[in-house]
Amino acid sequence: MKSEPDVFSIDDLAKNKRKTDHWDGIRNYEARNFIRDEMLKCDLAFFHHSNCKDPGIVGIVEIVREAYPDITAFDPTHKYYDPKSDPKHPRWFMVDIRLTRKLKRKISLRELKKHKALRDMRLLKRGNRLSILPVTAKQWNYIIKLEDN
DNA sequence: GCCAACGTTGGC
DNA sequence: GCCAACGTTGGC
Repeated sequence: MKSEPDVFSIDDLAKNKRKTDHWDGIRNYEARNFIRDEMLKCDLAFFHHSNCKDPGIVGIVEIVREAYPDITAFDPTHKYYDPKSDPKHPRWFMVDIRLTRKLKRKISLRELKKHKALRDMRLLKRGNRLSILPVTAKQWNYIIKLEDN
């Protein structure tokens, strides 16, 4: 899960009550499908800082509530307002996440790219712009081990 | 249904 | 700040 640290960083999440927040503002169908269909309660995800000086994975979060309608899409005054999302048939969804822990160190995008084992990660593919991306179990375990390098 | 124009993302 | 990638929009 990607977030721009200038907008919402892992430290912002850590400061939240119960270290929990909802992940709103997803307005891309493929990312929406991941949120709606793939992210289940108790699943873990990497928290990734993007669009910053040194992008990379900075922490682990847990899905604590599965997909429910993204209410910011219904609010005309909200910057994520989407008139095409009908409350009766919501187009956009969000999940709640809770910070499990920050990584001991940031595992930068630059570092991830050096590992052949991670070659197929969506995050590392050229032109990728999705803010929610799948990680395989194999990739997950591999990355977790890098933390102690 | 095609596709040019346009806006956004995000690494560098 | 640049610019490639790419999703969306809208005229036809």
